[in-house]
Amino acid sequence: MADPRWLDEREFRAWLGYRRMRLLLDAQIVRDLNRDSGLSDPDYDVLSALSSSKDRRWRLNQLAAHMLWSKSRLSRHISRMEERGLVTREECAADARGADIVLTDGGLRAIEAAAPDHVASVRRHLIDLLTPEQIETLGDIADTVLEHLADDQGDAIP
Amino acid sequence: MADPRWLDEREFRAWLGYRRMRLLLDAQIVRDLNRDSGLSDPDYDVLSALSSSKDRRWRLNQLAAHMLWSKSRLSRHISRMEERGLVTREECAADARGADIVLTDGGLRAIEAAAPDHVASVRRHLIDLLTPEQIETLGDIADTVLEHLADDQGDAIP
DNA sequence: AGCCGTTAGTTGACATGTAACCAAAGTGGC
DNA sequence: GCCACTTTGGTTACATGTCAACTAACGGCT
Repeated sequence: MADPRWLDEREFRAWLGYRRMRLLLDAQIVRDLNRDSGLSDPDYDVLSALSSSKDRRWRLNQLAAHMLWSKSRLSRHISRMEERGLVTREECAADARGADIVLTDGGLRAIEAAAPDHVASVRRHLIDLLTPEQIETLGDIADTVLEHLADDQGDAIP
Repeated sequence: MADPRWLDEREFRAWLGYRRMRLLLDAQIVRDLNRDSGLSDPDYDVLSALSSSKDRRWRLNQLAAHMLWSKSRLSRHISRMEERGLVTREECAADARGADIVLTDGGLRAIEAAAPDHVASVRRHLIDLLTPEQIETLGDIADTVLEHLADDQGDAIP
């Protein structure tokens, strides 16, 4: 920490660009999603994860781990989605503490209706603007960064 | 919108990776920043923008535009930072409605103390993990995406 | 069976972002 | 000069996320 090499021009461009992209791209895609489907970004993530499971059901615990969310965040968000009829909570047979989050028919309809527009939005604002090489590199970068973060966390609790 | 091409494997990997990176990388860098300097991510952004200006002063309006923040968000955040003595508000001579945001000595000290650790954190978790080619490509991707978004907005209000 | 540390999920207090509205001050056409 | 329109900055109401504390249930061990 004593002698920080400052970022050179290219490094700074990448970092600043990443931050601005995060700010504006995400905002745009969230806006599109909300306008087209009335869903928020977190809504979509939850519905997407649930609909990809076999029986449209997931333990809160597992779902949170899969989505990389805190249990607290997921619990609160599920409560909000429950009020809107997108999901329900059911008692878990195997573990009396547990809660199964279940996708309702309404929730399934919502995600199926939202998906095409959402994919189109992601294409329009990101994927279709990039060359195949850039797409590949973006995937590589994310994998590298995430792997490194996972290693860090592993070290922290040995 | 009618016929959405789904994302193929590579495209999906890039998109999912981007989302997860956004979630975890940002969280880690914010954690580091907070631990090392007691500043939040938005704090750092504001201080950084102010300290880069000539006279440590910026119209709220201009500053918001530069940072791509809403005026509302900036106004609220400035209030919080003002309470902690990092910045002050001054009346603007040229426009009685206006507010100049001024970096205090304490604010300058805070950003100068925080910068080395923050840069080190960005290097550790992102920049130093990537090849020069990947860094270049990340910058290219961000520029492409941001330019496209700017065009979109331009079209919206002709 | 009974105890103790761990785990699942929820909740209260709080930090921070957005959207809609407002008052005060500028600006331009007449 | 006067009136309509815009701009600036702030504020209120609300949505959403974090952290820490809490309850209840599980599970290994004796």
